[in-house]
Amino acid sequence: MPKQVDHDGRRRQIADAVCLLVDEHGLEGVTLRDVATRAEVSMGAVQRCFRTKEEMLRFALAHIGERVAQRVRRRLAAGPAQSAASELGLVAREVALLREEHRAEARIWLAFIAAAAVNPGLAATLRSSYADLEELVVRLLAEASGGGAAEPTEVRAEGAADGVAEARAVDRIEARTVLALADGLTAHVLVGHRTAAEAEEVLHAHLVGLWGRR
Amino acid sequence: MPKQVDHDGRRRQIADAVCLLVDEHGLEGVTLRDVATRAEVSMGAVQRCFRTKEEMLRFALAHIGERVAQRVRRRLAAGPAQSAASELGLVAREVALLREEHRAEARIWLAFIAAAAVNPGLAATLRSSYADLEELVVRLLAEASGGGAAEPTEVRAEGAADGVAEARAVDRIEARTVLALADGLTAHVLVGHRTAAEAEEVLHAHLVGLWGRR
DNA sequence: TCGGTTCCGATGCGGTTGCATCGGAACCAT
DNA sequence: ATGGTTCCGATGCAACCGCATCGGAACCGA
Repeated sequence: MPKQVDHDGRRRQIADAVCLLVDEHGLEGVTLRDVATRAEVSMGAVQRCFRTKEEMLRFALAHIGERVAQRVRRRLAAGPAQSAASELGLVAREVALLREEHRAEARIWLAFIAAAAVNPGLAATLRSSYADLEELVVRLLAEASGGGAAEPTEVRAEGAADGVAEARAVDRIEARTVLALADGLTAHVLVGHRTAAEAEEVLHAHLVGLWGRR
Repeated sequence: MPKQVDHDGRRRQIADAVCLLVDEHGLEGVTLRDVATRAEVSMGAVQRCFRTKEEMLRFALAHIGERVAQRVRRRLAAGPAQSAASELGLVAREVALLREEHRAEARIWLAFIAAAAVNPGLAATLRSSYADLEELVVRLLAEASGGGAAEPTEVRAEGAADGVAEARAVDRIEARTVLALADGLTAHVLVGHRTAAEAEEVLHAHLVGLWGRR
């Protein structure tokens, strides 16, 4: 068992470098050489960790997706005392990546979304991240609508058709609305069509309307 | 006055080729050579029409932005009889580019948005398209909320602070919500996280809620 | 110590890129 | 015709791309 290296750790290190470059110059500005330089490894090391560039990008996408999701989960774990209502607000704000310190993540996310539109491989990776996020928001809405926090894992049953399942369909639509709205606002902020404050205002207004309707 | 060429026409012709390529392979898949081939002109002609590749992309972006906006305007001009409420629905659906035949435009639009996030020049071009669209939707909402169709051009006054101006601030927020939601849904559909039908459902539900609240 | 295995840095290669260049075709007023 | 302009197609170029290759450094069990 000769020279051993923390491959997974190095992969993450390289993925971070990829994210940095994507943030600065977009996905087109990512070259193996630049990635190697930013990650402070040689090109050979990069090529050892990832068989091809596409594989590297895919890993980087999953990497940052996990980073965002984890921040959302941490946010939820931190303040479970408040109402589910205000929690959704926090989560939405977290997903929308409106705060200045998350602007980089937002740019990266958007770049990958656009790439995924013409790259099935990236699209598949992206979808799994989205699915996680949606499930999380649906659960939050379901709890808010009365179900309580009991058995939070068995939400995926789609077949059962009673009053509760009906309510959950509404929850799902509203979850999808919030997530799409968040993504749209993020994009608008990134291109400078909307300021972060304006976006926050729009998001807030939507959430207020949402709770008022219930 | 020697050999004269319809420069503007050729520019549009080239822009169409750019859009085709962006739709197929994303913005990175756009090379001067391929553009020339698709536009059925020589590379020299492309280089004569646009000093640089960036200039060409900018023109193409404005080109397709205008194409979408024009379709929206045409949609409005076609059916002015219906209520402003249902008209907004039509416009939103038009902007969201959910229908299969507009999927290409959606991909192109998304690609440019992502590029604009790291390219100030494209961002500026994109913003003007967005501003037009937003003004249009705001006007539609203002008409729906009671002002009627009178003097549809003087909507941009921001200073006046009376009851009417207040109502218009709400309209503006709702317009921004609808537009961001449409863009977010478009992105979700393009990456396959959402089907077009689901997106349509979400959009419809939002609009219904919007009118119910008034 | 040493043999075997894993890792990596350097280098090379074929292909592609955006852009510059330029000779000549196309055209019109004269 | 012809001269002056405008246009364009072909070609060249330097840079860069992703990827393959490979000799040797690094390392560990025996």
